[in-house]
Amino acid sequence: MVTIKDVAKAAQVSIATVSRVVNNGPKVGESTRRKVLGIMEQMGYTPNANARALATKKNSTLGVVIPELTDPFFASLANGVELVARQNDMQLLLSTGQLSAQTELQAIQLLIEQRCETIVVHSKKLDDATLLGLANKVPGLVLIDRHLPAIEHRCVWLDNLEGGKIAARYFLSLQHTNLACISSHYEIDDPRLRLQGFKQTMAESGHPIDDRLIVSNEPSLKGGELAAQQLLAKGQDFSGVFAYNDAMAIGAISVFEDNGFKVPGDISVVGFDDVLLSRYSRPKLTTLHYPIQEMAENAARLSLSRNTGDNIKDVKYKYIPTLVKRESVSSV
Amino acid sequence: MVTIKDVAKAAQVSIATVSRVVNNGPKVGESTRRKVLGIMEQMGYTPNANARALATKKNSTLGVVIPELTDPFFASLANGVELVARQNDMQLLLSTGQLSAQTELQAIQLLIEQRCETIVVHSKKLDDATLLGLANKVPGLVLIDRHLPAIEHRCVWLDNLEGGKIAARYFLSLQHTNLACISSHYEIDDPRLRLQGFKQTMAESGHPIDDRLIVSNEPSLKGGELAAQQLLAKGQDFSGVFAYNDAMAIGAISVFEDNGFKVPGDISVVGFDDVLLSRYSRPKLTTLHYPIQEMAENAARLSLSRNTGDNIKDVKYKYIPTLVKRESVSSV
DNA sequence: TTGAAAGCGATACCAT
DNA sequence: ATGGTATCGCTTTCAA
Repeated sequence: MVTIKDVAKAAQVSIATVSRVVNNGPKVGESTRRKVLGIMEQMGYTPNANARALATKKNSTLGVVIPELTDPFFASLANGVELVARQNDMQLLLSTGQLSAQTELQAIQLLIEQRCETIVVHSKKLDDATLLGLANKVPGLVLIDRHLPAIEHRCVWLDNLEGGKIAARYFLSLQHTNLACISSHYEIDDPRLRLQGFKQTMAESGHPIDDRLIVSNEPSLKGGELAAQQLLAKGQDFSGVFAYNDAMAIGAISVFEDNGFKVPGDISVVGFDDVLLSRYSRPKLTTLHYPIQEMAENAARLSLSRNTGDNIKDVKYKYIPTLVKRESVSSV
Repeated sequence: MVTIKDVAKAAQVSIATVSRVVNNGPKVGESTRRKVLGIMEQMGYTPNANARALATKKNSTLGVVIPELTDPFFASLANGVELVARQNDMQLLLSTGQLSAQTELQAIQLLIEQRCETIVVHSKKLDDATLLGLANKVPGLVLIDRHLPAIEHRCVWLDNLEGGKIAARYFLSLQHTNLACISSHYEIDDPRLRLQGFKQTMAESGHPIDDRLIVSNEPSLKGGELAAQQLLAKGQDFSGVFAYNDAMAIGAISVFEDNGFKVPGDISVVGFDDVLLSRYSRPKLTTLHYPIQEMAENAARLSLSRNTGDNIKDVKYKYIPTLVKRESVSSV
């Protein structure tokens, strides 16, 4: 690889001068600038980002850690961060936690080794204390989809409780009073909060959820199918179900239909997340929109601003999901 | 950040010694090793990957560039590369080309700036010459989903032509003779090859495809819907359609059904790629499996081996798609 | 406007 | 088994 030294020699100037033109530094004679630029071009010089990071103690990388890449929800999250990276001519460092606390931690540590200062993490397995410790070491670290009051101004999160309430209010507005819930294991707070909001609003309306109508399973299509089977097996009556996420909702719908129940005719279903899939399932899924990409962009910018010191306007920390009415719900 | 110097001072040894214990170097007294390790731990020392890269001229990063992150197909590709990165304790550098030649080029250039030597790229917009030039500069660069004879041993690709033939043979085996095709614009070679293979086999069987039954659109669900409408509008008769990819196939199916055609009863549909979506569409999509994740892992390992010099066994360059029979095809 | 030189944090060769 | 030190490629004072 050709280095700054090679360029300097070829251009018969000092490396300091070359450095200046590379960085559009001030005070460089127009003629020398041209000459150096020319040589750089013809020698195919590319500055070494590592050396630069070493010298400046500043890194042009933006890190993101997500549970897994193949989940479209997280892909959208990563996409938001990548967008911001590209806008700032930074390189994206991406790691997955693979649903393991240890791997998640390693992923973040690897980022720290790279001296990446701008980091957005969606942790699924790390506990609050560990996260707090990490946040303490890395001032630029920002949490997404998690709300730790101790570092509130570094968390970008969705109000899951409110999401549950919105779903409940929607069902109520359509005269549904006998509802079931499909929740999820293996998650930190989200399922609990969504369920809690839902139950709370239903209870307040005088139609509390029957505990027998709350089943939970893994948060996937398969899990949704199994949950629906559990629900059906109980022989209880219900006119609608609130599912933890779109995948489970769609899995459940397929089981309902396979068993002769029309959706939404016999059973209405509301999902959560509004992933792409929900737009192409049949019937199209009514769900709560989780603006994950926007949140991710915002989190990335927040993280960035914490390092640059730029005062960023309009930092939004808390998001509220919005109801997207499609075809999986009808009035009772 | 605490540096190797700080640790050396605190441990009252030379930085050379600290370096040795960090790298599990040979010839370090057990007692000093312990002492240094202790200090490192208590000071929270993390080696600086940038400095290390500078000194060793070796980078612990693995780069991947894909067109976009939100396409599940590319997410799987990235996932394969990420897996290999994690297995080798390397950090993944991910960039997207955003379907623009310029952005694709920038993405690769950014990787070069980082002195990333191990790169897997799926280029959608860069022409052969540019790619060849890049490959020439970066010995570790490996192309995926593209076949350039000039650098054959650095290309991991799928035989699209054969894929088209397989689809045709399958239709023929079920007595379908009157077939339509939904192809795609905006792609480099894939659509052409898939279509060519399909047409070729059909023609050889004595049932050439009617050119009026070949429509193309953008390779998305939306594009599939539009293509299906075009097809329907022609008023031609056909009992099956071979779609460029799963997204288009699923979009087409929804239009067919909305217009009263049963799939597969009235129209059979075969997709391509076997993305997750195809398993959850209704009817479940019959499609050609594109082992993209496996190919990506393989490509990443190939790239890695080109740098380490390790002789890697079983490098597979060319993959053949396999037919996955699900529910969107029936005999005529 | 330009150059010389001191780091940045680590590695690795050469001594001891 | 340890230490000293040149070096990696670049940025950034400080002088000239």
